[in-house]
Amino acid sequence: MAELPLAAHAAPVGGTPPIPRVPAAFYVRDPREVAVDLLNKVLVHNDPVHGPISGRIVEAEAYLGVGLDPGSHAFRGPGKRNATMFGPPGRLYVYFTYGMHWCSNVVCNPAGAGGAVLMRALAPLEGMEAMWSRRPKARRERDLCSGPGKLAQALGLTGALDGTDLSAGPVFLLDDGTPPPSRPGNSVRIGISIGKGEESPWRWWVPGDPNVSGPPPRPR
DNA sequence: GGTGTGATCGTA
DNA sequence: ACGATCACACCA
Repeated sequence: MAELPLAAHAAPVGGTPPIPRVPAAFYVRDPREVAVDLLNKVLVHNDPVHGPISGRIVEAEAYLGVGLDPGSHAFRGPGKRNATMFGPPGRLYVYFTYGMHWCSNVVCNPAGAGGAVLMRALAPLEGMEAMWSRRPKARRERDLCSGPGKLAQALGLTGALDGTDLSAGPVFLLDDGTPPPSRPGNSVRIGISIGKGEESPWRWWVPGDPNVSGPPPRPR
């Protein structure tokens, strides 16, 4: 797929209206609403070395606030790793897992509640060369961003960016006018074990997009 | 296409 | 001990 011309810097180009960032109020809602509305928004990392790297969000999962959702990092309240979840909404929560992967979330709810949306897959748009170089094991385009660890690696999102304000930082979200699907795919979340909210159907995706990791997982 | 398993380490 | 995972081996 050819790269689309995308005003990732939000710098007005002559004759072309800038693509607006998602407004701050967008995030001050239940993560389940935010997750659906994040579908088809564009995640951008204005990388200091590679320049803009971006993709359209095609899969997301909601994780609720403190005490509500045993599958959520916020369930037991703030700690060292998840402190960002309890700060202001509209920030990037990046955590390290399985001893080797980074995963990226958007903080939701009013400050202090906890709760976030995990971005699970992107359709690559911009900076594909940087994505390929950061993910040398990828064979096909859909190997670049088809999972939370993969998209974080492709975009260069690490713990150094945890807490980034999406309305000001080098990582942000754009609304280019593409609405969420009227009928998004929906299933239980991936990787949640039995007794930790595995029955909660809080995963959503853009139907038919090749970057989405397969249909509903079996509980484990 | 599918399933099963090892890697690797911060947090609890 | 256990992960909000990935890659690779192997079978079909």
